[in-house]
Amino acid sequence: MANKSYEQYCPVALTLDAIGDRWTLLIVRELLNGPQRYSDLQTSLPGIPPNLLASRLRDLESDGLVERQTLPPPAARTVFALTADGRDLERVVRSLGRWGLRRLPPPEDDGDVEPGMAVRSGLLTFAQPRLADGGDRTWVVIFGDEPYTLFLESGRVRTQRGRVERADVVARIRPAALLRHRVAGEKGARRSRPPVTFLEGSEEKVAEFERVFDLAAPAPSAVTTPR
Amino acid sequence: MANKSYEQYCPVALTLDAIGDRWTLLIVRELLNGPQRYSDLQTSLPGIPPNLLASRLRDLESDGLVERQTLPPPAARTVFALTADGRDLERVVRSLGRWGLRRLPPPEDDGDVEPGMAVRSGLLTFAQPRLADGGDRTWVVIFGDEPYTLFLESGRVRTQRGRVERADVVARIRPAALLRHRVAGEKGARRSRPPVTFLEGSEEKVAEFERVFDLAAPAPSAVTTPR
DNA sequence: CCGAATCCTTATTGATACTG
DNA sequence: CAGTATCAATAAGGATTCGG
Repeated sequence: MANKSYEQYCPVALTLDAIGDRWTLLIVRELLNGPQRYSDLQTSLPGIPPNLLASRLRDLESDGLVERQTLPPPAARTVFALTADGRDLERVVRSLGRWGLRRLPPPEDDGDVEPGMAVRSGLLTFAQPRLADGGDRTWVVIFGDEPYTLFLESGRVRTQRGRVERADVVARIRPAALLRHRVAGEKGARRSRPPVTFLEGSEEKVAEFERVFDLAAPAPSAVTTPR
Repeated sequence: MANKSYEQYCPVALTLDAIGDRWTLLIVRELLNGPQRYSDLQTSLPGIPPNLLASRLRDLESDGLVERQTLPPPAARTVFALTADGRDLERVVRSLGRWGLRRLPPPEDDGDVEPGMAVRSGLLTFAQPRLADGGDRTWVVIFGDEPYTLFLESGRVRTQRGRVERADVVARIRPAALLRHRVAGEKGARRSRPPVTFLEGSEEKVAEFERVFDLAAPAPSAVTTPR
């Protein structure tokens, strides 16, 4: 019930009716990392007024993009999670991220780069699941000291905070260095070899990971990013 | 100078800083069809207050997404055109369109469907240039009585209002029927054979056109849309 | 502490009228 | 035609408070 509809028979306008309000897409962006509590959202969206956050969540809920889940009694708390329709906005968020990446100034240091942002903008944005050898995969990446698990399942990559026991690859990545690589490397030559240290994983699995996330060392000649 | 920045070091937030204001992305959507005059924009964006349109165009211009071009003296008028950066927003607009398409109610009749919308949502959204046989192509599609030309150039599809003399294919498409096909056919079975009549073009060129724009007749078994 | 609701101020939008 | 100017209606921002 926030903004008025554009009242146009057009899918773009319709989408903007749903998620075009200020802050809304950033809330979706956060929820793409998995269900979050109200206060999680408040901290990852610095500056959002609490009434707006509540209002946006209500709008998203009544629009079928977010659902409110109450965790079991012991620690009964509410989390907000995307519905299937909401998760489908991932493409939208990614395309926004990809466009913005080339305008983003390179980060100074790791303090500038939230781990969630590093996963999305440094890895997911560039993921090409088709370049995997086939079958499902589980990868763990550790940003600073925050681990994320990436699942390749039926051709799509999904992330989750935290790490699982067994993974095909475990890698440590320095967030700022990764972002610098992406910002600078969006088009044209790569300056530096990407800042990834592999802690676990066979040689083939590591190579596959580098392929899927476009992290391979710079080729001697000009590289055209396939699309 | 419209909305305040989110002040987040994140490419998504940065993009929304640039194009997150109300009406802005709809202006970009229109300009993706080619340069437009102020009054063209007013008519294709019913309801936009003139001061907002002027203000948004100024913002877009100062952000390097739009440039103001003055046509040669005879009929000296100003048109607004996307810069290269602005055109790169096409992916964003497409992803929004694709998401919204499944929420869009099927059109009643051709009067509901603007030709520009039909080109974007009915054709461009589904374009897979890689399925062409290679080389450049020129296709003319006529919606109702409004012709559009689609150019396949170096792997990308570009549109232009009006038609050119020589084309590889000339097709007449009924806008509402096309949209009904897309809305219903987004996932799962196609109901009807797409409403395209070919006026010119060799058999191979027609087949290629159908392939590139995912307009082939429904397959007997379940169709999985490749991606 | 979590998940908001309330209150108030400021900024943006929308509608309409008007001008070079 | 291509915008500006004006002004009322809304939405956002920020601080504080409140109930579980």
